[in-house]
Amino acid sequence: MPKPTFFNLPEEKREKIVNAAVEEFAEYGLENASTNRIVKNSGIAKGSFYQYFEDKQDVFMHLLKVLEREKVEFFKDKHPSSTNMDTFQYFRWIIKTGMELNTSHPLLTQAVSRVMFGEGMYYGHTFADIRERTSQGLRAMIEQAIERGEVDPSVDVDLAVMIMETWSNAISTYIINEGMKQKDIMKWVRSAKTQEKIDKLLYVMEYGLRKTESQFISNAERTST
Amino acid sequence: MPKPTFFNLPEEKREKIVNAAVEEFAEYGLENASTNRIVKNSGIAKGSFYQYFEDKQDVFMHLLKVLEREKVEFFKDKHPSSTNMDTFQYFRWIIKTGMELNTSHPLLTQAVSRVMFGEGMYYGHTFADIRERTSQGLRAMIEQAIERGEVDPSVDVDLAVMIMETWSNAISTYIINEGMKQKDIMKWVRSAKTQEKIDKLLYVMEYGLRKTESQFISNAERTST
DNA sequence: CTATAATGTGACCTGCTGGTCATATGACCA
DNA sequence: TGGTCATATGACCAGCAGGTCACATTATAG
Repeated sequence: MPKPTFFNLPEEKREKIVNAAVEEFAEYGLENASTNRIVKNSGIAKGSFYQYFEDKQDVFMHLLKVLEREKVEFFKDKHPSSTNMDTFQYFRWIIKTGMELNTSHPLLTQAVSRVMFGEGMYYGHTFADIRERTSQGLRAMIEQAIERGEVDPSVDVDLAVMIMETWSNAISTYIINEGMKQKDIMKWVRSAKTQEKIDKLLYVMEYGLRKTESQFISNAERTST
Repeated sequence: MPKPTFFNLPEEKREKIVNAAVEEFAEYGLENASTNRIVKNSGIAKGSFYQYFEDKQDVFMHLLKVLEREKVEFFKDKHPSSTNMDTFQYFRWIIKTGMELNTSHPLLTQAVSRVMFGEGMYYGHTFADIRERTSQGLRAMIEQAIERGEVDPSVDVDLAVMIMETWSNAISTYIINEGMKQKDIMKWVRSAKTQEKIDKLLYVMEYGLRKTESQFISNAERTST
């Protein structure tokens, strides 16, 4: 947490610092953010910085707190929509309200989510062609599936590609993170339990994709009153 | 691409370098990997390193190539399973075979996927408690949904949490990446087109989750012959 | 006006980075 | 043997990092 000195500062100065930090983290992530640049861009001295914060991570923690506070306020204001939503309608509402929030603080959101969910996405342009190749493969697969009548023809192909990519990435992240904790990763991956878990994951995706479009339409009718 | 000198090297030496690089990238990612450490751990001189590679990224590109070559060979060997799979069975087969591959080269996979899919996941322990809090919220939501009979009671709650987290992360990444390209992000987010896209995404998830378990069982019977 | 406490400052420190280059080594050939 | 060429080496460079500290400035209180 920032030191008390920071909170005694006039609001204007604090904002200037926070803004500089947001810009820095949004552009460089956590590890490669430079305190020197933050200091320069916020117009304070190096020494002052260390009178306000413990270190880089401390600033970032403050940003997290700021975003959290914004979130609480944002959601509090909007909460009273229809009372008897079912869980999925509620989840949908949360996601959409979250989107509104993100949109109104794009840089802050970028800074936080870049650090929390991964840096790779952001300098992905270097490897864009490699990604593109796998996307192409998936796209072909889905188009074939539509031809075969396995997927609703009106399904959005780009969307399906994104879904499948998201799933494979999520699964491989899961395998690496969980598997690394095991003493015998090979055995763990091949175990019935792990395989079943993956199967279930994939069936959720499959079952969603096979039928989405028609379901979507009927749901849309149900929702839009 | 590595310079010709590198490929003239005795295989043993090349392997030592590649191994050191893999370990380095797996632990530090791309940006924070240190050529000095790679050099030290592979027992070559700094100057030699630059006689083999252009720079850090060049080494990493070589790793990508290595993994790709492994992948091609791995899939080639295994390909002939049942011929008349439908697309989803095929996708399932790809994912599982990929898992086997990842498992047999865990460090290499970690190095590559860490750089390609994000660094954040890997030093996530720092922010573990923050993540944990949102997980708890989702978990409560799902448990409530089960009580209400909106989700099959036999559904794996951990799994459902993971699915929902994956979705929200994917959506917010999508919003940030795409939205940043727009001149008016607010307008873009609120446009009917964007909203519909998000709706569809969420319906895929919802429809999958509502019914998975029963579908999973009948599919499992269909598959296991 | 003085004494004390809080805040502000930037030159300076050490350590590491990616990258260079003059020089040394040793294999191969005439 | 002497000459040539690919390879190997590590001291060295400039640049930037995070972090410190003695001192300057300002605000507060008596």
